[in-house]
Amino acid sequence: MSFFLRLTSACEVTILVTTVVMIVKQISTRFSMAVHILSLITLSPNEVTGDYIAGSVNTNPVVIRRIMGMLKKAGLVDVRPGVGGAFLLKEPEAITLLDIYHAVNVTEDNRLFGVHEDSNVRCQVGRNIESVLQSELSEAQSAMEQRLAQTTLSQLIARFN
Amino acid sequence: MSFFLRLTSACEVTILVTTVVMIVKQISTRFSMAVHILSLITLSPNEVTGDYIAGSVNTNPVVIRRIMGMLKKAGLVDVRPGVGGAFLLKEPEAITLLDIYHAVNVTEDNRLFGVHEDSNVRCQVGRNIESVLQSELSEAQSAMEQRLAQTTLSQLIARFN
DNA sequence: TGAGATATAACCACTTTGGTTACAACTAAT
DNA sequence: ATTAGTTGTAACCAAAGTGGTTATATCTCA
Repeated sequence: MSFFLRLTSACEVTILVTTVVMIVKQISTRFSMAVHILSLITLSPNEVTGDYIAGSVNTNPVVIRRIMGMLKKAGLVDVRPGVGGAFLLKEPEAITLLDIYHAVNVTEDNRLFGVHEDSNVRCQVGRNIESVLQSELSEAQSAMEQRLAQTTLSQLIARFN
Repeated sequence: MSFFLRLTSACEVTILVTTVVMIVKQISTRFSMAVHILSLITLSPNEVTGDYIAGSVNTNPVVIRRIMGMLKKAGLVDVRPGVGGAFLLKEPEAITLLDIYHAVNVTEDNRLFGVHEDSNVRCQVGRNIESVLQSELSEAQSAMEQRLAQTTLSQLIARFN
């Protein structure tokens, strides 16, 4: 992408670049890994390191650190660089699956369903489909998220054998 | 991204560059396009061709044909090769958004959430996380799908202006 | 200062997606 | 029968996300 600007006087330029990408066959396993990570932190008597967590999740430590960074940014955990170890910033009774879902999915637009745009407005369907369908799909998304919000980290852990 | 600035005379220039990049991961627009296609077929007095639909959706006809093939395989429509035109195989009152959602196969193995596998079984969390989380996520997926099942094609169309 | 940990950049192979071109097969009208 | 218009696919493409990997810088405590 390139811009050619010729300025003849003092001015102020605002460039807004919006990129929207839509790809999801399945919601990323980052979510389930994040739940795994938080479960470990909750259950361990000592603070756990990224390498230890990687051993339990069975993946590369960098993958764990990437997710830990998101959980940290979301205010769910604090991680100590250098000495190592992480701890919860909220009680496991106060952390829901929805909190974790939001932490790792980084959906600024917070929309599960992609809806095609630029339909032909000269057609009745094209004029209406986007808004009508979007409101309907938002309801479906809400139903899913409300179900996630009903389960807390502590409730999940309580079901472990 | 690159900027090329050519100044024709000495002048003071203030440039404010605001870059907003939104990356949104969403369920494929195949789903919304499929709803668009079925709406057109329902509303049109004559049978509509793929090219006509492509004009309303504002995309390439092959994209439409691909989705029509999925709807055909799901038993929702019949398409006449050669002469062209498609018609519903079920009444629009009997087609729900969930039917269309399933027809276009937007999720893998009918599971919305991906869950990491091969966790370390020697760890309590690793032993339990997959089954416990999977059952919880199935509930959330179900909540979403049940909401989609509540809306029929005819109800959606009734909201068009 | 050294050991061990986190943070991050860079790169990789793989996959889905939406779009596109090309071409074969089909149907009805002429 | 020929022809025009349509559907059905195959093949290819660029863009983007994902999970993994290596390498390096930074941080903390003993």
